[in-house]
Amino acid sequence: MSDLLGRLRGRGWRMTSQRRVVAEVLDGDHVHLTADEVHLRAAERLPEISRATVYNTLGELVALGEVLEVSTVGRAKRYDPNARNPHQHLVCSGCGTVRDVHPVGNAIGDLPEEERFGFAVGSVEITYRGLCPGCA
Amino acid sequence: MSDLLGRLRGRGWRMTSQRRVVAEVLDGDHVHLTADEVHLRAAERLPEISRATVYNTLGELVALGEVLEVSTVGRAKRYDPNARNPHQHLVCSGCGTVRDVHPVGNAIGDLPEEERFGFAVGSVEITYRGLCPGCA
DNA sequence: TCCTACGATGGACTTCGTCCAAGTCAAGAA
DNA sequence: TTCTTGACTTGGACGAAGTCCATCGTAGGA
Repeated sequence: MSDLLGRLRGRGWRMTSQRRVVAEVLDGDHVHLTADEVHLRAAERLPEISRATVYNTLGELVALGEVLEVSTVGRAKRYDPNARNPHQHLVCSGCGTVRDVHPVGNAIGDLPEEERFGFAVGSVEITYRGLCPGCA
Repeated sequence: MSDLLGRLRGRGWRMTSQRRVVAEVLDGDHVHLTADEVHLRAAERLPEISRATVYNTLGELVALGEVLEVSTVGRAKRYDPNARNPHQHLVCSGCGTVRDVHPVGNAIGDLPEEERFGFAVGSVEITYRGLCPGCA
């Protein structure tokens, strides 16, 4: 995710202060923010930024493959800036904390041919659930 | 899922016509309906049934472990009546079709101890994504 | 049959997200 | 540097999904 701004510029992105701020918010700590949280943090630096712009920018970052949408427990989508490093998620059933994890093994290979129903399987998302030390 | 009504009665569920109809809708074909679709189908048999009741009943069935919530691509939650048979999902990125699948292997075991961060990992959800024959 | 606590109702409300017309501005052209 | 233009932003309306709550109805035990 570092040098995100450079990569975006290289792809012909028109750089605006709004887009810069959204990208910088995501480039910070690697947490999994909701769109609303991104808006909140962006607004600390650029108070006039609108919700629509945050949604637009997040959508573009997802389309470019720079950010992943992860659907966790809550209602709101969360955005994962760690898209360049393949990983899965470990979610606490108590407090909702999300951690990036890297299981071994080959999950796609674990799906037998006769269970694929002719699909061209391209990716797999794995969510581990359990209780974190604090909630146990 | 068969004899769902019997099991619910055994658990002390107060049986009402609304709950019966919701359970019967889910007990039908094993598709993955949204709450709204459940309401629609329930209303065919019991036109006065309210949305709130459908949401309440689905929530109770999920709490009882008789039905699973699956979070797919779209915005609405989907309800999977096949909770008694452990399985994972294969989703078409084109049309959104969802199929139940049974991968081999031990996905929980694939998560190394040092990647668990002290969590007591209890379950794992796997979503395979790809294009179905129709969309390819 | 009667009672009563549990469940159903429907409408207001909240949350999350999208759409759109109008205004603004980044960046290339001159 | 200034001009131009089309891409970007804005904010408010809108829509979908889900929750809440006061009130009414009824399943099932006494």
